[in-house]
Amino acid sequence: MKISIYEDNDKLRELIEMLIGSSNEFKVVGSYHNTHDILNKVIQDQPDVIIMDIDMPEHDGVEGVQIIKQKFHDIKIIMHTVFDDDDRLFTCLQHGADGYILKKDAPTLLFNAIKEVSAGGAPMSSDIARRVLQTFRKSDKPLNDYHLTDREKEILELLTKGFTYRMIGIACKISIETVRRHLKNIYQKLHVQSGTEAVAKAVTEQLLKN
Amino acid sequence: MKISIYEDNDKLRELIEMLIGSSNEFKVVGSYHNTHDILNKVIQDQPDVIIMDIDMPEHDGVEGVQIIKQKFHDIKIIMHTVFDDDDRLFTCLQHGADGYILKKDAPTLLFNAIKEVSAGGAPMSSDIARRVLQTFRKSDKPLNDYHLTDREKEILELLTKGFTYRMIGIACKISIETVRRHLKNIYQKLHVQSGTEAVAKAVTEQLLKN
DNA sequence: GTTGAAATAACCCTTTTGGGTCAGAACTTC
DNA sequence: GAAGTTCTGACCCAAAAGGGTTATTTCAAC
Repeated sequence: MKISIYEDNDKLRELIEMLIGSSNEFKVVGSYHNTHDILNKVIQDQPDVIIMDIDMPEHDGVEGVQIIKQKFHDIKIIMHTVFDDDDRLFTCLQHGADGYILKKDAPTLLFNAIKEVSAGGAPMSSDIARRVLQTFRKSDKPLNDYHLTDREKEILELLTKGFTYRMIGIACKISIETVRRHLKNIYQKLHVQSGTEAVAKAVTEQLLKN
Repeated sequence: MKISIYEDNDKLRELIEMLIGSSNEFKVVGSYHNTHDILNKVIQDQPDVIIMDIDMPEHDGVEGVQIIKQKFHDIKIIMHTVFDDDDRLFTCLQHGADGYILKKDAPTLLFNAIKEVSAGGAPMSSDIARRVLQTFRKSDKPLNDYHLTDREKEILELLTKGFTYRMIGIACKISIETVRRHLKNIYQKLHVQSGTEAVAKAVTEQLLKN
């Protein structure tokens, strides 16, 4: 299994090289201090797994992930970094990083991570995993509550589907006048003056889930 | 450290009890075959960590997570399940499950997971981790492209902010007639018949980023 | 058993919207 | 310079939307 390394700290890079080279399963085929010209380097080295630092001068790891994952989807990339920046974490994940190991973790974790990614897993430091799970949790916090009644939510939902007042009336088996009445109340509660505004608010603030 | 277990398969539950009981760090304080009346059970047992199956008759694990995490945010919950259902996976994570271990994994993984959650980590089977990371990746794929021009996107964006045609005209320094013209084109391209529909489509399909 | 909230419905009215059609100006591309 | 796209603007017209007012019914709560 061929590994290449991108890490600007020379000492650390050599350490990783040694660690990985010590195994007879892995072979280091490339080792660089930034992601400059990474595409050609990867084409030349043909690694199976890339270990990538984020913080590097000039061409950083975020760039690297982006470029490689766009062209070579099946080369696995493990981010290896100190952890101080949520934004870059999620940018990397978005662009398809396969694993995320912190530098403060034991070196054996990095070693195991290589095996895991090549087996199709997604090794993460527990700190990272927690951070990732938190993004899911966030979404169920109760944002805002405009005290819409069930009926009002129902009608607002149909409005977001592009129904006209008349269609809503038919769908709910009530007169169009009642639909208008409900929507008037809804607009008041949401502090909006039009259907489009109400829809925008409903969708972005997720007013319609339950 | 006090552990309680919810698992409908009696054999498996006993196995887990034994596994955990064999350690002198952990103590099983409760063991049940569904989540019926879980709130009182938890109040009585006062566990630090709960191991929770998802598939249980009558009162399942999804319910359990919901109820417990609502009241006792700091009791850690590890989901322990066969894996066949993305929906329930994400529902559990959303409600605050702290770890997610598959039954097919080695029992030692479950054992380690207990230590990890109590240390604030988020242990996951690699299958689960991969599934979770995939949800991030998904979001950057180019959904749909309706070939809106820059101007059209600009105007659609103002519409989603609840601007009327007139307000858009003023904001863009063009006549209201031109606004109407643009919106007619936009509606055609999006295959919608109204502003509300267009807004809903724009927001849910993220047509306005970039 | 009355108070109150929610849902239902009707009337008024003006403004806004959405569809049709037509057309000139500005700009790039070939 | 011809062709194509984009942005601009206009007119007509019917339908829809949005705001105001008033009122009945239902149903749970106190």
